[in-house]
This record gives sequence, structure tokens and C-alpha cells, in this order.
Amino acid sequence: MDWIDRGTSIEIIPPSEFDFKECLVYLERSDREVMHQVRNGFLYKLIKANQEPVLLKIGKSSDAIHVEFPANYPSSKSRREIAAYVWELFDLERDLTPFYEMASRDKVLHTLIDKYHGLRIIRIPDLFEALAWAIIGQQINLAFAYTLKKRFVEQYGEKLAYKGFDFWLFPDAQTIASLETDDLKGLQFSARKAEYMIGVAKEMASGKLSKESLLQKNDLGEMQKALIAIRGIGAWTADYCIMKCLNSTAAFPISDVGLHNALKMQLGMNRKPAIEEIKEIAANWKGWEAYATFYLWRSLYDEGL
DNA sequence: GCCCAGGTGTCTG
DNA sequence: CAGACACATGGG
Repeated sequence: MDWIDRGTSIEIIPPSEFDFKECLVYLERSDREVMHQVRNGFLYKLIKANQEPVLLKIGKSSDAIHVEFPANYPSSKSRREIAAYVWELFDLERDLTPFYEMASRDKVLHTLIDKYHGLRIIRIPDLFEALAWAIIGQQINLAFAYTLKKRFVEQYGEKLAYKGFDFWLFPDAQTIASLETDDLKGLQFSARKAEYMIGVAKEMASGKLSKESLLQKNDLGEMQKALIAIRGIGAWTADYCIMKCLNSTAAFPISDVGLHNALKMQLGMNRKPAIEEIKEIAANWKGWEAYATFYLWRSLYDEGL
């Protein structure tokens, strides 16, 4: 991690192949998003550092990512945590050279890496948030998923108000573990979704499931197995969370509808590709399936889908 | 009104 | 082990 602590702000020196504006396009994809705001080229996000909520204002100059603290100044210890958080959020540890090398010779990806050069996977560092968001998004359209997430966060999350805007922390697993399914059904969760959500929260609150223990597995198959063992987490949710939270570029949510639509578009098909066809197309992506998927998702925001 | 949605669990042959 | 089906509600 390459960063400079300036006391009242911090600077993070990103690697090459990083385009902040491209990342903002992805972050701006829904106007119902509650977990952050994008305004005037800045990303505003509330996070918890050293147990304290801190509002971040993240911008980019020619050579550095600048993080300012409009609402309250974090301690020195917190500033280090914040730098690490931003580093993880934009997946800055990754060397994209091998991905671009592979993609430049790929018939689907080569145009995308040109158009979105420097886009990195925007991560969800909090495992409970990643799992909860995936469960919310199962089998409903994305617009409604954002509505449900907003209600959920505004009901059970922590808020910081600053200059007339509300910024939110995602609810803790502990809070959600103590709910009854009817509580979530009141927010228009289906009974099934409510059960999954509370069940996963209980696993995390009890410590049986944690980001640390999953990261220790250090093997994609083992990680998938551990996640899929939990009720409500199938292959898609497991791979989505590994891709967004658990730091593997080989995770591949192959059944994802967005992926299917993006491929249909990129290949000029009049139907969505079958799983077997996708496996053939993706044979060339070995080790970079998550990045391929992410760039394909990004392509959907250009096509009016 | 109808089809689809960033799926999963369960049941059946 | 593949295939059918229920779930549950909004968006377009």
C-alpha cells in the first residue's frame, strides 16, 4: 500500500492502470444507492474506522487519490485503516497487466478493456454487506433490489447527517441476527429472503462464518464449499461474494443474468447464451473470470439496459 | 396483463 | 444427477 498521511487528509498513490472516473461511472449506476454518493467528481462514503464512523470525501488529482474528512477528523490509527480500506475498495493491490494481456487477444473482451481502461473491481470489503446485498438481489430486478437495500439500511443501519445529507453504515450482522422474519417482510422482503438474511446474520454473529476464516482457506473451491453450505447461498451468491469481497479474480458467477445479457449484446446474439456456450467463451479467461464479468457488467451501462 | 428479474431449495423420476 | 417447480414482488 502506497500512501501519505497528511494528518487532516491522506493521499493514496494508485498503481498504473487505474482510472478513478471509470470507477465513478460504476459507482453511479443507480440513483437509489444508499451506501455512497457521487457528486462533482467526488465519492462520499461513511465507513467505520477504529470503531468510529468517519465520512470520507474521495477525489483524484493527476497522481494521487485524495481522501478528506469533511465531518470529523479521524485519529492517526484510523487514518491508516482508512487508507487500507480505500486500497481494498478500488482493488489497488491488483496488477492488471496479465488481465489486459489475455483480454487483448479475446474476441469479447478486447473492445471492453479499451473502452473502460483502468476500471477496477469495486469491492464490498464488509462480508455481511456483500452477502446481504447478494441475497437481496436474488431473482428480483436491480431497481427493486436497490429499493429493498435502501429500506433495510435506513431501518437498521447507523446514520451520520452532514450538510443536509444522510450517510449510512450498513447494518451489523448482530443487529439483523436478532430480528424475526416478519420484521423484514414489513420492508417487502419475501419470507424466503428474510429467512436467508437472518440465517446468514446469525452465522456471522456467532462467529461461525467470517471473512478471516474464509480468506484463510486460500483456495477457491474450499471457499465456495463453505459458503454454499449456508442456506440461501447458492453458487451465484458464493461466487459474487468471492469476487466482490474475498479477493479472488477467478470467481465466476456464471449463472448471472447481467452477464448473460452483456454477452448477448457483445456477441450480437438474438438470445442469451447457454451456460455451456459461456463456458466455451470463458475458457480463455482462466484466473480472470471475475474481471471479465465486471467489465461485461460495466458494458451494460452503455447500452441502455 | 405479461414477462422477466444480478437465484435457491426442494421434490421427482 | 438433471429437470420442473414454488417462491414473491416490482419494473418495464
